[in-house]
Amino acid sequence: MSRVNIADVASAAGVSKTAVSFAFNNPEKLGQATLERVLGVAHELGYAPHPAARALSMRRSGTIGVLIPQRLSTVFANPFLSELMQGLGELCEEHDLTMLLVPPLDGSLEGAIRQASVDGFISLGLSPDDRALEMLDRIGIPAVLVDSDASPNHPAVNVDDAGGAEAAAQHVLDLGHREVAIIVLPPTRAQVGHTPAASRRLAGYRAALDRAGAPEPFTVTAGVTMAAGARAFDALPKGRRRPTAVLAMSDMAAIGLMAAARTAGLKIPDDLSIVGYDDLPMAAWTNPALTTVRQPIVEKGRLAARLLIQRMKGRTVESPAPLGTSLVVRGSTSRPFESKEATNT
Amino acid sequence: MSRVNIADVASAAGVSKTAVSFAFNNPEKLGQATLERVLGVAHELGYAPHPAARALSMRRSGTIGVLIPQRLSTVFANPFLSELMQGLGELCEEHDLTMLLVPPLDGSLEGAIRQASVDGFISLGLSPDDRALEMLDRIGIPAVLVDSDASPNHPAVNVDDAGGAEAAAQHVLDLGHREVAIIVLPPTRAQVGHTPAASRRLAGYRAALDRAGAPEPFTVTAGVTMAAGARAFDALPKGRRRPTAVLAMSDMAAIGLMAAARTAGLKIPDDLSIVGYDDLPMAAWTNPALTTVRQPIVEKGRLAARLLIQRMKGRTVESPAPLGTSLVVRGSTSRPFESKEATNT
DNA sequence: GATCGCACCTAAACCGCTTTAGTAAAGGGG
DNA sequence: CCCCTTTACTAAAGCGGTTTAGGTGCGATC
Repeated sequence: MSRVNIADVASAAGVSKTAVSFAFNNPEKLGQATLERVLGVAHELGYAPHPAARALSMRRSGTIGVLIPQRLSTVFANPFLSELMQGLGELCEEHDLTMLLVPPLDGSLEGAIRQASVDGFISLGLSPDDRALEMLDRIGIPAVLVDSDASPNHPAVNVDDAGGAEAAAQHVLDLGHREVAIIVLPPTRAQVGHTPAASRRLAGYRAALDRAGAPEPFTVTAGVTMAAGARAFDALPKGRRRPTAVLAMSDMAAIGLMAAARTAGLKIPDDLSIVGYDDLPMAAWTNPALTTVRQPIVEKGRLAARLLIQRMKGRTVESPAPLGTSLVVRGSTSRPFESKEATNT
Repeated sequence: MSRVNIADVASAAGVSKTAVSFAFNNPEKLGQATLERVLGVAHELGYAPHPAARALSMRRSGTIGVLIPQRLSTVFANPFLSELMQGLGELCEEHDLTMLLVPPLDGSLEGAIRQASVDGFISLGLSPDDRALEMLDRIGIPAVLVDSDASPNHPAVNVDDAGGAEAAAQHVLDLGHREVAIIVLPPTRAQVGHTPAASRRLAGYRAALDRAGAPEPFTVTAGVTMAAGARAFDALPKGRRRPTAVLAMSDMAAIGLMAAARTAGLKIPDDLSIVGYDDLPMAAWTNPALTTVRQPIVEKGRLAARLLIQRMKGRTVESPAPLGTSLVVRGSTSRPFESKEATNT
């Protein structure tokens, strides 16, 4: 009592397998009477074409893969991915595609890539020398990179990371801060150096700080979870020379850090100004609401999916210009405490 | 210059296709020397087995499907799914499975189901008479239902929806509220009636209200987005007899409603008490923090995935007992304004 | 020295579908 | 009446793997 296949339907309807296939895929090639009979029998028998067989035969699976550089349980804790998935999902629905989540198998993305039956890949935050990219070229599946440097073979979708970071740093400098801490994103996978997006943001922060002649910033690494943000606060220097403003590379870390700071008795923003990055929906809901750099995440997903679909159709596409970022000033930043006192007295 | 296949490797290494296949899947069946040669040639040529061919031949794709009853762009706006995906993802990683998101194709879940090349399905919030369930039986793929009533063929994972709702309602009653509004979840798909979970929560609210002899509650329908929650506030009666407490079936709607209420000049919780449902991480970060019913979403995902994997191994599994829910009291609920006045004066 | 077992490898069937090339019959034009 | 299109359908060759059922050759056994 195994699954009913095309041959079963064919013999039950007294036609060839070809006719059954036509009934589903090229109905106009069949006579009215036969078509109805075949469809009738197929439905009666509960026939559904086997997807893998179909994919093999048609060289197309109707699926795009999303290459996740971290564990699923980690990456979904960050609403960033949800936002991106909304953008990707919109385009997928429009084009009747399903999405396969491809996290590292046994820690290896390459292994996962080769096992995935997909027509194209969206890859998230891969560093350009990642061996996974090599694998993509090798099996000849089109890909679009997100938050990476463009590779010769694949277009990349990015936002103006540096510009946003610069605006954030300039904002706290304008408020009068001098001692600044930067919460750096951790490397995405076991490798030296930062992800491309992290590097660009760091460069943006530094550009503004250097230009203003601010002292060397403190740097602490933290993942994109609130818990990591809280730990980052603990790692910050607490002595006489302590940061009065924190530039975080993610809203999640910023929010966690804010919680830890408040638990430690600091008033936000009076004792510590905090700037996030991303402008996740929840950034507007914290107390105080988070000042942050907005990047158009959903739009980024849409654009990446659109480009990938183009490539899957055989067109060649160039990397688009980076999408814009903008500073959203809310309640988590103010002038540093000392300068307020100075003004007040 | 198409993709290199197993025959290419075989002839390049001077062996049969079988030998190449063995090299990857049953290395112990090959002599040391041959094994190394084959593997070497394969790597050199950049060979990777075609996933669809593999799936067809082995009758197993290494993928589980997640049946999404709504549009992807909608459903990912709700952090609920992210939480669930964390739980599912954990088990998937443990068992080297990938996850396929299966939203309705052209509005039809059945169509999407038959196209998905997966070894099992997790289905979210389907009503028991949904035609998609029928399709699942027909093609004989094991499935586990989440937030549905158990079907004869598939186990269901649920939480104690009614108990949580009852506790929420009892909480506001204990605080002294009488006029209560309920924000009902909308039907998941085009169909009459509510989703099973929504029905159970509604029953829980009503049980507590009836027992206390409270007047008939106002009911408003709202989807699980903050925008929908805000609209729900507008739909609430504003006159003399207006609700002093709102029981929402989701945190998202509750938070949106809270925002709209505050924009309208109400003080939360003094003028309006609000209770959510889910206890999403962000519920702790709103201002005031949201009183809500906690359900173990990640655990729900883990359990569902665990059961599905069991079923995929051929074991039969029973529906487990509902997971527990509990009320988390935070700052969005208090005694109604009038009764405070009464106490104060 | 024939027989057996074992280690190593292969031919061919099979998974379930799509699609090309082609056949048979019916219709139409000269 | 014959030839040429259409129309309606089919046989068989893929797609790219896995797996079953052997087939060698060699040393060990009797």
